[in-house]
Amino acid sequence: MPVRKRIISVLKERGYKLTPQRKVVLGVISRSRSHLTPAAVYERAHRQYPKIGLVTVYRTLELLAQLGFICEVHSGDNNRSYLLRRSFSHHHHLICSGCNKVIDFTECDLAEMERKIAKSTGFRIDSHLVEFVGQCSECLGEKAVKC
Amino acid sequence: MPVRKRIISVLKERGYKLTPQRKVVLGVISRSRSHLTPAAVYERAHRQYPKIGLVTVYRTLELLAQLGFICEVHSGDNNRSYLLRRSFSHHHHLICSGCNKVIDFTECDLAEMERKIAKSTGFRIDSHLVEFVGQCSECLGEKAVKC
DNA sequence: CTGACTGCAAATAGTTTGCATGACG
DNA sequence: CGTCATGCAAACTATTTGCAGTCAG
Repeated sequence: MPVRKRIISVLKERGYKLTPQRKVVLGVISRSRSHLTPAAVYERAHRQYPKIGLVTVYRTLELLAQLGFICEVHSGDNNRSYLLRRSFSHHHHLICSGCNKVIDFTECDLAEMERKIAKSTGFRIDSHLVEFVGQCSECLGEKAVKC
Repeated sequence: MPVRKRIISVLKERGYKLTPQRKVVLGVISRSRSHLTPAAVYERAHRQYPKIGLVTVYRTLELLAQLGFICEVHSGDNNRSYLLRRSFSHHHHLICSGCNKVIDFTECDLAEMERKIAKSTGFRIDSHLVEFVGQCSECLGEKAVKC
């Protein structure tokens, strides 16, 4: 089942109303391959459905995040931004500093490192976050042109 | 040489003026074991030196961050906050979700993982960020009392 | 002395809240 | 139909900027 349909059915199940606004926001988020700020989501949603307000975008993003369908991306600059969770399992992000594309990956060899650190600090470690930042193959290719 | 002295001497070297405001902010940051928001830095600095303004705190933090003496901590909630860099080498953070304490660690076994991901995605990976979140030993101990 | 630094106030940006109206189920 | 959701405007919070006065070197 495609992610978008899946989310819609869960919303129904839980008794949330399927308003056109929610559908539009969902469409925007699921169509984008990269993370979007609330303002960017609003801009795109508004193009498709001019009646929508920025506030509704905020509220819808909050709802989707709460339900775990989208997640916040830490992108250094102090802007909130959200990304659809395509895989519903544990995953991390690979971010291209050229075009801002974000790719998920699930591969993760941190268990050993986690154990060592827990041992030496006395922490109980509950979760971790890994982000790699670099340049995607397209941006590497374009470099000669851009600079 | 203690970190604080070291920073002061670098500031001098580079021709920055050593105003009391800068010294106070530096003192606050270097005394704190956890990350502080600009507002928190201001509050403490202001207690010590009431003449200081919030704007100056922002500007000083910006300067210190630019020079690499402090770094921003990603703490999920959308607040900027800064932490003194005690080790000047590559490092990551271990964050306690109970008391917000942040501990640096330098141990980092990501080379292999990085290589795999670069290979499968075609990215050139330039940097990475690792954060572990958990409970420190003190917070684990207090749990029974708190909850 | 003098340019870098500061503090104030005001501007800006991003986000949240209160409330009357509208529309999904 | 009733209730949840929306849109507007206004409130709020965090941060930045302009500018005149101040002070470290």
